[in-house]
Amino acid sequence: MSMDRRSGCPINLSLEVFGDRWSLIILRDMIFGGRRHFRELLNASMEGIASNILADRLKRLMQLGMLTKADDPSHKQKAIYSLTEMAITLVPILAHLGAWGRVWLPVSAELSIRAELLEKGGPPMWDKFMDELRHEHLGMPLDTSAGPSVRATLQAAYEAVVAGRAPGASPAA
Amino acid sequence: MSMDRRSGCPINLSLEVFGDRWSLIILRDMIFGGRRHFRELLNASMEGIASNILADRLKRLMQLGMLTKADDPSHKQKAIYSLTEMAITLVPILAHLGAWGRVWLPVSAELSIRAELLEKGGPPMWDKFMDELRHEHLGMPLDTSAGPSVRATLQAAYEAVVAGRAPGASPAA
DNA sequence: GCAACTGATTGCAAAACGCAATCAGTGTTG
DNA sequence: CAACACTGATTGCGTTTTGCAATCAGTTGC
Repeated sequence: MSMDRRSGCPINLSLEVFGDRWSLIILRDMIFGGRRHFRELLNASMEGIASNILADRLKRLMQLGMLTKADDPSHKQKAIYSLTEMAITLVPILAHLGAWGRVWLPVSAELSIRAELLEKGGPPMWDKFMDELRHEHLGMPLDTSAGPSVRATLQAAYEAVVAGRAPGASPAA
Repeated sequence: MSMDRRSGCPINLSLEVFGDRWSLIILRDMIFGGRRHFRELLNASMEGIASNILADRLKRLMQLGMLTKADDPSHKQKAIYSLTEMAITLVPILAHLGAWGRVWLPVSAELSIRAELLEKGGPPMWDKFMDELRHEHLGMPLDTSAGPSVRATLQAAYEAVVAGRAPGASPAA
């Protein structure tokens, strides 16, 4: 977890940033799940992260420049975590990772529908998603606001699979 | 390091395969460095992996189906490790990872030239590289053998940067 | 005041890691 | 045949990281 700087190899340095069991899970929940608060990340974590690990990783990701923290006006002790551009540009990597996992690993249907759609959408969909994230987390203007958001599309597909059958089809047997 | 199967999420499952500090480094050295033997991986490891960790990871990657082991005819105790198709298809992910690291992390010029070329080459170059790896590791025929191998191209560029200046330029100050 | 909730922190056991030493079997040399 | 280096590991041991439960002080609503 320390900043070894074992070598200047890009792959090695990338691994030193999120080459652990939790950092990328947290970023995944923020990116695809839209989670911004400590409790959201803690309780909604499908894999069950411990609070001390979450606190440590959030601190570390902030030091690395992947996240920023801001006060929530509604609650003086509440903090809102935001993705930086550095983290937002991980979207293509996450898309590839999801696509690879979907092919080679025993993924569940409900949880892989998002990866499937993201893979089919390709770079145009990733770009649209990154623009939406820049809007949410960095306050950038959302110029090409065509149709529903990528996250909403992915979420709807996920819920369709959970509820019944294939996305788009009627939820009947 | 265990096979938790924390969740069926593709990203989580991918992380459980190579979400540690060494697995992807080993695969990187095999893919880009062409290393096939235990000692090659041990001694040429830029980051200095320990022998017990290397032995453990090789065993684990074999169990996961990323590597296979075969006897080396030249030495009864020597083993040759081969990438499986599952590992070869990591090339696009490694390319993206290298590209991301090159933008956001303090990479060294020598070690990032490969990532730069691989990024510029894009999917066509990745496909060619994967075909070459399938030839080396799986014995598949190499149909489109046009020009020097991708690994040789990357290696030449690396050595050009180490020797002097930019790749393609004369190695003079 | 009191309970629920906020983002953490602490203590402790278990697991993983890093390093050096070591292993048995193999090939090479003299 | 003896000495030696090399093969892919394994073992012991101390350090670090992780997982889990309990706990913390400050904030909010009642």
